[in-house]
Amino acid sequence: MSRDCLVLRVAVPAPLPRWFDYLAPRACPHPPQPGMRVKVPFGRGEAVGLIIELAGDSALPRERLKHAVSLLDEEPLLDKPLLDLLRWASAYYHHPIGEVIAAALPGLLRAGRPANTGARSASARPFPPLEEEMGMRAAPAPALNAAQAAAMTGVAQADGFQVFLLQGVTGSGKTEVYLRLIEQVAARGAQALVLAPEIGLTPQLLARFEQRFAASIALLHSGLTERERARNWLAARAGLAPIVLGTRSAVFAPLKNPGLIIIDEEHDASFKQQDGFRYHARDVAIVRAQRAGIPVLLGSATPSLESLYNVRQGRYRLLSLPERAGGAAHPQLQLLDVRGQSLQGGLSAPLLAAAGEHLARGEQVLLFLNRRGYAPLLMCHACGWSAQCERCDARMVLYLDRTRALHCQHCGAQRARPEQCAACHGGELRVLGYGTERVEQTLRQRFPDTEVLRIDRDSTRRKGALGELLTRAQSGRAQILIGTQMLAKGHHLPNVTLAGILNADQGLFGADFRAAERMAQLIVQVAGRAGRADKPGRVLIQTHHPAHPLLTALIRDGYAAFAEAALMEREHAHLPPCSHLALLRAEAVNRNAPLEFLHAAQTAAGPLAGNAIQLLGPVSAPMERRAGRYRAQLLLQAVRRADLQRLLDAWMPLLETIKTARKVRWSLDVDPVEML
DNA sequence: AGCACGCCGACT
DNA sequence: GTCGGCGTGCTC
Repeated sequence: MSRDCLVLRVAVPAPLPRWFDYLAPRACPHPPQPGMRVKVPFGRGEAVGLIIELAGDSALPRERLKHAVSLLDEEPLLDKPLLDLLRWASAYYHHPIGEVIAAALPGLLRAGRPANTGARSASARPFPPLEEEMGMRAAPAPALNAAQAAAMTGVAQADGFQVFLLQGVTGSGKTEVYLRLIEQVAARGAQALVLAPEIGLTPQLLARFEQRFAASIALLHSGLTERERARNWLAARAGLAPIVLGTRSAVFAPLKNPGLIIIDEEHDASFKQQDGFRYHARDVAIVRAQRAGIPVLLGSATPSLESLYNVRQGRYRLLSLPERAGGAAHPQLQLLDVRGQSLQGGLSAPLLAAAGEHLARGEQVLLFLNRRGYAPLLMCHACGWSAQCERCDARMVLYLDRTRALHCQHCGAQRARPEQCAACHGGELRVLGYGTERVEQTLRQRFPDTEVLRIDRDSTRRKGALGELLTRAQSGRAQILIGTQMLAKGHHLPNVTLAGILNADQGLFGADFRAAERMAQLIVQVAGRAGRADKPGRVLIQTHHPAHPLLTALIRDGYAAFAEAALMEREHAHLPPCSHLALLRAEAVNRNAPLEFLHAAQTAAGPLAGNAIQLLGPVSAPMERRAGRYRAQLLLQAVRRADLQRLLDAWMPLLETIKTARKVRWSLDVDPVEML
């Protein structure tokens, strides 16, 4: 292939599902290679693209090809395995290659800044060799118990690719297993990639890692400056960082010598990107490990049904840590039947009494309610009118914060609390239902001498607010903590001995088929927060359905029994993990446009679907109008992943040709996690 | 996505 | 007579 017939296939950061061909730059000091960035003319301007392939010719006539302007790298920024992984992800999630690659690069490099940004200028040797650092370590690593040792040995002896599911309750010592495995990987000069949910990374896991390995960690999460992110990314790429610890997007971090991937809290939904390039970092990590021929360790107290199903199918190997390290007793779980009971601020008498007992002993109480604000409903007692959002099919929530206004939790709209009914102008407006603000108020009245901390998205909006609240909670003095599930994740609160779930029924009858799974995970995570060796914990769960089979399986026989029952339901309903889904969504200001588009899409899919694919819908979304846009969806279901992928491959190009596609915003979600 | 081109209403 | 609405087409 002669130099002047060299064609560069370039991924350009545009939402177009194809590459663009260019001739090599006229002045080109180095030979272009896949993985290098190039500045190219694109449209009217210029763009920074990435060479994904070299070719001898193009589907376009030579005269239509432009020369790239310049090569931005002397050597590939992404190596072949990572580039191949990104191309796989683009194909699997049916997302444009240019945007997939953009998602994998730090902002500064995406913008075309030189690849030595940070790395060379970092004088403070930012990543000293691990042995050196270990020599400096203050305390020796704690001894492993038998289950930890067996888990560690299992992974350490893996021959190439293998998926391990490490199931262990909170406090059973998962992190210590991670740390030991990372030490071994680093000791032989390889790198460990560790992913955690955003919220889990902030307080506790990070502290454990830094205590042990401080300077060897390349952190990659949204709290960093662009410069720090580029520096850490380049350190991972150069192999200088033995440990790469990050959130979702770190699954695409470059690794010179990958040795192990760990996904902590693998069941957490935040590993799935919910807009744009909708990848699942856990699933991508497994593909990456498979291609790299290395083991991958998924850790959770409450594994996803997907992972448990894979264990059952023999694809993953289960490692269990049954004990709470330090001998702490398992907390006692108990259902509170609230049918016909009078509730004070959403709290039943037994729960209030229990809270009083634990507070009197100087212990902390943790309460969960999955509803922010003061009250979810402001209703006219005379005519039944209630305050609705003007732009969403949703009721507005009354707040008693400084706004004292009605808020829409879906679009952010606010309006003043009306003086009188907007419909009949007569009746009395009643405040109905309970949110975290109202429960907080009730608790302050009921326990006037006890500090009450509310932890939800509203009380932690300000930067640093969550940290301050948690610091106060960790003081350990008698306190009540009331919050949404963000309170359940990863925070160490050793003096909590009572946890209460105010409304478990949302999880039993949620619109999303995963609602019960999430509720069970929340209950177990919460139970893990309660109690220590010397102070056994107690978990009280308020429900109107104390005989619900999933709930009783969980309470009586534990998470594994719940999962077994839930998997049976999924099997009967042909839902994941017993089938595979893709969700085509559309939204538009015009009410009919989304359904029109989806009907056309369904028609286009008909001849491709055969009987391997079920098309369900299209239907309006459960909350049809949000922020002034009407939404609808079409669900595709297949028993075999390959059948679904085959259909999507053929179908996606057709969707672009549908006339009504221009009138809507549409997107495809492969393996959707949130169905709403 | 941007950004142009291209034909039909209310204004300096 | 113009400024500007967003429909439609293109980006190697």
